[in-house]
Amino acid sequence: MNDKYDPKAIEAKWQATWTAEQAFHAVPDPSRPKFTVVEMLAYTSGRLHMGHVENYSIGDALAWYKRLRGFNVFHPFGWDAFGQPAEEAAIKHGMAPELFTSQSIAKMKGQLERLGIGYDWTSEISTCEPEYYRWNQWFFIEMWKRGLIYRKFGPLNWCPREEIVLSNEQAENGKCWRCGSEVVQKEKEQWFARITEYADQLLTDMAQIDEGWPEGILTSQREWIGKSLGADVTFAVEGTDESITVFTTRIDTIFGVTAVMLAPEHPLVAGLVEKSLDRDNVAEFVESIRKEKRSARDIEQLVKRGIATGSFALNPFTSERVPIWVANYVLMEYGTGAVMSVPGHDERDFEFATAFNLPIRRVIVPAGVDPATLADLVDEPTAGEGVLCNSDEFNGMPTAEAREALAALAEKEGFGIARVRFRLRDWTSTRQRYWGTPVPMVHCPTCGVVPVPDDQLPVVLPHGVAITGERGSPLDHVESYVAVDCPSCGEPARRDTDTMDTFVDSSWYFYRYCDPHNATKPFDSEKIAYWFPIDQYVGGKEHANMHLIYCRFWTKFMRDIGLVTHDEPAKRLLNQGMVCMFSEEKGEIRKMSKSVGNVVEPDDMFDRFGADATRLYVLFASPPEKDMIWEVKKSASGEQEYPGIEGAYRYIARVWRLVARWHESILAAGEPGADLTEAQRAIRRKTHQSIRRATDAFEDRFRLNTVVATLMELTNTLYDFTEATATPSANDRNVVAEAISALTRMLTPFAPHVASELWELTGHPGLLTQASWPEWSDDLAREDSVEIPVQVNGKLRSKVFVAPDATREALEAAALADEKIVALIDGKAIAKVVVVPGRLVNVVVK
RNA sequence: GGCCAAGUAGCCCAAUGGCAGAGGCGCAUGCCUUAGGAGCAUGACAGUGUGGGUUCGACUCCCACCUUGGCCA
Repeated sequence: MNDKYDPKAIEAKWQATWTAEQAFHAVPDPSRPKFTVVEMLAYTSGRLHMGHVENYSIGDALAWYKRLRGFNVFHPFGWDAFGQPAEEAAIKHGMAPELFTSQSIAKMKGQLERLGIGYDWTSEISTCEPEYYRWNQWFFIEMWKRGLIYRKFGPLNWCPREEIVLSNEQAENGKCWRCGSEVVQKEKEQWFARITEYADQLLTDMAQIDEGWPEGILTSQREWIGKSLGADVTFAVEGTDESITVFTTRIDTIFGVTAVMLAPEHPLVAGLVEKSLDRDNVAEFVESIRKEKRSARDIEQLVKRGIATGSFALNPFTSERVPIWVANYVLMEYGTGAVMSVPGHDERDFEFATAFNLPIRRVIVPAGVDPATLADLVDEPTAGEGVLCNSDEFNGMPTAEAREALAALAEKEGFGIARVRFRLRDWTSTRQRYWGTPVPMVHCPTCGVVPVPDDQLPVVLPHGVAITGERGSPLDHVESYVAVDCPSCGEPARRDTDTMDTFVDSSWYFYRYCDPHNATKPFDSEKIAYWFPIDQYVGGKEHANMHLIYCRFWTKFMRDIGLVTHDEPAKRLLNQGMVCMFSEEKGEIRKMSKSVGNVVEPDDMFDRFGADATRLYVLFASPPEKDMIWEVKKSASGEQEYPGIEGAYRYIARVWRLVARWHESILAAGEPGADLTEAQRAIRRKTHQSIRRATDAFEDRFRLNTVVATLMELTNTLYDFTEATATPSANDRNVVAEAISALTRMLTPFAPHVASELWELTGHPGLLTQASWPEWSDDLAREDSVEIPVQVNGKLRSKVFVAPDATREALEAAALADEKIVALIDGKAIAKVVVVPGRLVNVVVK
């Protein structure tokens, strides 16, 4: 065996072998435990960066580990192939989106293969293929049939100059990202998915996954869904038959209402404006705030503006007249589009009332405040709990109790009702763009909205379409696509020209892996039954509130139509951290991104250090869920150097030389005998301790960086032993062979190519996919004696050597017999002796 | 402003209430070497962001604050 480590040759050899042997092809086998590990599918943006490398290396490490542990592992991959990068390439370079996408996939797949990730490529999917998106269309229609897809006017960002719809990112700071024009809010009829129908389930089913998902993600989702318990209260509009219903979570402050605030889009606004004595001004003002870009996101920062309509509403509890205003901080999308203004106890109302001189009335005495000083609290609202005041017969009642009592009263009197509302909005599930799944709907002047019949699916996205980025959606201008006969009445009709949000594509893709070419349904339920739910899902935390909610929603829908039998798609979720690197442009460490010029591409790493070193390094550099700093250094000649990854390379080369040194011995080795020397026993002990630690790190907390450290430690120990061993005895060979056998297998999840090569060289024919993870023996791992710290009053004072399983009594006796301790406690009263067997003794004296 | 992470040696990170150091990077020294930017060995450097609290004992748990990052507003 050559003692020069040559990653290029080894990696090429094993990648070819794995492909030829279909080493990672998974077939359901009910007699074996299964493990499904899925990394989030890749957005086809051109090429991989180190963030991808980390993501897939984590997934593959787990896949290898579970495979070695005897699980039937399913590890598939796919492409999130629709979306903006391809469309932008078309606009900027005139490149056809399908060409850009297929080139991206070819490039990225090549990189993944060079990285040696063990995917079952037979299950590969690409979301831009008609055979895939046909089922998006099918789902869309199934949801539509059940009222879960519907059309509604909704606001969107509109560039008046280019006549196109902009995403939020493209409309940053209110300017079009391309031409700089002022972005306006436009109302357009759009397709929505009624995810709010599942809001409660999305919350309650968290109980099924809270063991396996990061708490932070679930908290974030809980807040995103934003369930609030409150009440609707109806205010009559004075002098009319009309009324305004407000939603409030603080009905206990109803006696503090000093105005009613309407969103500019509220249906009563037009009528109130008409009646206004200052009609033109009010109308103009309402129109101006209607055009503002307003979303829940912007409300807090917004300069609050409003105008009185001149009409009044009547507080149903008090019959008090309060003015009706239209204000920009009320959203039509949330609640009823109307709120009661309680400036004494709400920040936003307070800010508004202060600016517009509305009265501020205190109706709650905050806990710990003397009611006599309440009038002094003029500078700030108090939103917390307390006791009611200035509230007639409810004075003195605690706020929580008052909410129930007042809601009950309102319900009894017929002017209110307790309500649960969610912050979660329905999902705007289509876009006015080209590169996406066509909406399979036809608009017929006679029949209205008609779905394309199943036997005419898929509606295929036409190719060769001019994509200029101007004048609406590209599909609007493709007459051959738009003009169609109504599937219902046969008369001329028009196709819908929207395409689906790419989050639709990614909401159910993992199921398709099990049945990627099924032409009659999204997938065969029996085929997914074995592999699903996913055992471990791996991806970035930026998807906390979008993808990870949408895919949970989609699974629940699929359950309701009988496609799956579980409630949640993934039992466990791992959010890997971001890869960060020093950016020369910014002069600081930032998330790796093209825009700040700190991207490192893996190809350079593969060429210089090999895929194994690259993988080992990204897994060693930091724990998986933590952000990682990519170390860089400029060499004297100005070349980029990567000290960390060089270290990983050196480590692998070190293992290689170690095996080369013992190669002949290993091939001649047998089981370690019973008559071992102390040094030989130490090697076995270290080997078995290392196996135990590595296994624990995989099982308990998935601390891959510490597994690598454990392997390095074992390697160092073997070097020491090698140094000290001039001519190996039979048992020297045997214990080293055992250690290297374990080391090779434990190295597999991190550096599968070199591990495979070493495994073969050390006399194991066949693939590591057929091997098993090493087992440890507690007996062999046990130390002969351990050093136990002895403290006096919590301070380290001495150490004693005892057997590792020394009893409590024996430990205490040994500690109290130690001469340093005897001297320290001389003449003092021993209050207590704390003994932690195997760990320490603490003598507490007075 | 809210939520979530994270602050340990020059740097990346270990330490699951029990001796602050496992591993790596970098640095220094020695050996080996025609040479060293390879290899092998040895070594130095922190008391854990700050202030309280709980405990026999706190990097670890609790409270407050500071800094950084992320997500959301």
